[in-house]
Amino acid sequence: MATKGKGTTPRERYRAQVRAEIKERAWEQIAASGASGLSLNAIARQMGMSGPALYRYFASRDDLITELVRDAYRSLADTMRDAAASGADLAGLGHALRTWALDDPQRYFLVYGTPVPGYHAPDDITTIASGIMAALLDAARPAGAPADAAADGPDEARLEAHLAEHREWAADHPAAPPALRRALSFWTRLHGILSLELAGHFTGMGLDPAVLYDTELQQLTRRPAASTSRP
Amino acid sequence: MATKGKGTTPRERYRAQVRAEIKERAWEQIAASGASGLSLNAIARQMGMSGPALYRYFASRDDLITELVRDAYRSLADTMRDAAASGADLAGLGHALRTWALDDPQRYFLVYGTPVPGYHAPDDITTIASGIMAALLDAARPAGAPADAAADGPDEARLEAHLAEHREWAADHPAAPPALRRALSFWTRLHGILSLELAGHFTGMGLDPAVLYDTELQQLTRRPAASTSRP
DNA sequence: TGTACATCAGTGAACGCGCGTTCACTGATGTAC
DNA sequence: TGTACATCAGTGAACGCGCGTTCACTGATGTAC
Repeated sequence: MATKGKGTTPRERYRAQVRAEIKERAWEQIAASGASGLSLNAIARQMGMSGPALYRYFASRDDLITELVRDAYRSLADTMRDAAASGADLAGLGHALRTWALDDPQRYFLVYGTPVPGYHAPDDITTIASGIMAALLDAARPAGAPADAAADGPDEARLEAHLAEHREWAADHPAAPPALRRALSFWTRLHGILSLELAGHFTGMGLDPAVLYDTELQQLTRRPAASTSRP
Repeated sequence: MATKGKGTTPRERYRAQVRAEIKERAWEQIAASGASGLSLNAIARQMGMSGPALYRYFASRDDLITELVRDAYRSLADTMRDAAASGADLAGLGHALRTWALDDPQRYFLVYGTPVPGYHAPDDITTIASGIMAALLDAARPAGAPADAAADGPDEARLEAHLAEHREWAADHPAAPPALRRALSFWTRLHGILSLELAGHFTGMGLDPAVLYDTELQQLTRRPAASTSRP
């Protein structure tokens, strides 16, 4: 197209293209039979190449999977960051999250699904993950009243105290404990519904996950009941 | 021990014993390398038997896995039923759930983790699953005030209306919509925290999952704020 | 109590399979003069 | 523009492996008379 490709030789472009196609096929395979069923030979076959050819592009099967995991994290982080950047509030982020998850359940599971015992993600993934929380915290900041945790009960106060002490995950973020708390609830509660939905635990129950999700989201983004409507 | 074993021949007892040991080793393997790494041959090796011997006890690898899944569901259903039967309230069930989950994370994931695309659980597992919900509904019934959903906002009312219409999952259970709603929130919110905790998403964040869980649980089991402490 | 027969747990060899990965190679593409 | 050389994508054969599963069999345990 019109992109200059400054500094990219034809060979480099070709490499990038093939790498991309390998990943595409990999995602298709994961969608079809899960991450544990991913096979380099099968991908090569599908691309009309011989198995060993893939070793020009990925050092090993584990390498490929790690890169897919990284891409999955990155894709979520981008989605959240973009939504936050374009002015979305927590509700907007909630919808973005669900859309992202439904868009490719196996990608969701690569991030939030059953961990493989023994596998440890490389450090840069942790960094990307904290980018997700940062976007969340951005959106959680502007919340109605400053609110008084103590008024919401001792448990509320206890959690906010805990959050005030343990804020490594929000390291360089200037969010106050109530915002940390909102972001955290947002995260855990929406994942509760999402993961059950994507794992199929609502099918057969006759419930509409979208209704559950919307209700949860609305409740999460309502200003604290104390400061409004109660005479 | 003192159990009579009425009608069980020595051979039957032996069979049951070996079957049980096979399952034990299977759980060990799953704990070590995940469900997808389960190998009949490896189990046999570990038991000092030849591979084909296992086919006296399980028709196939899939058969064994299905039985492990069934056992996992049953074990959770029993845990919840027992807790409910011994008078536990929702808070009690919540703690029972977490204990059960932490006791063997891979067992938890076999029930609530990433589903294998294409695999469909046999019908009786669905039945067991609805037993879990039944125990939950039992405990969710005796809740403070009858409460007025409309007072909690339109979203609240909408969800309860949805639940009133879609109660297949609570088929023969005499719980009113507010109880259905409590049970459902309980279920989705606690799983949100649990699944993130067990997948390791709190490590590195520096948060104590137990504190999060307790707070969520306390908030879930508090009587609706409207009917108390608010003047 | 003893003998004849049936049941059934476990073995060992074998089949076919697909996997990840290595290696020495061919042939096309790009680079330097 | 043409030739000599380097780079590098892709091939095909091969290695070793472990898997699930079948089959014909041995030998021990239980049952019937």
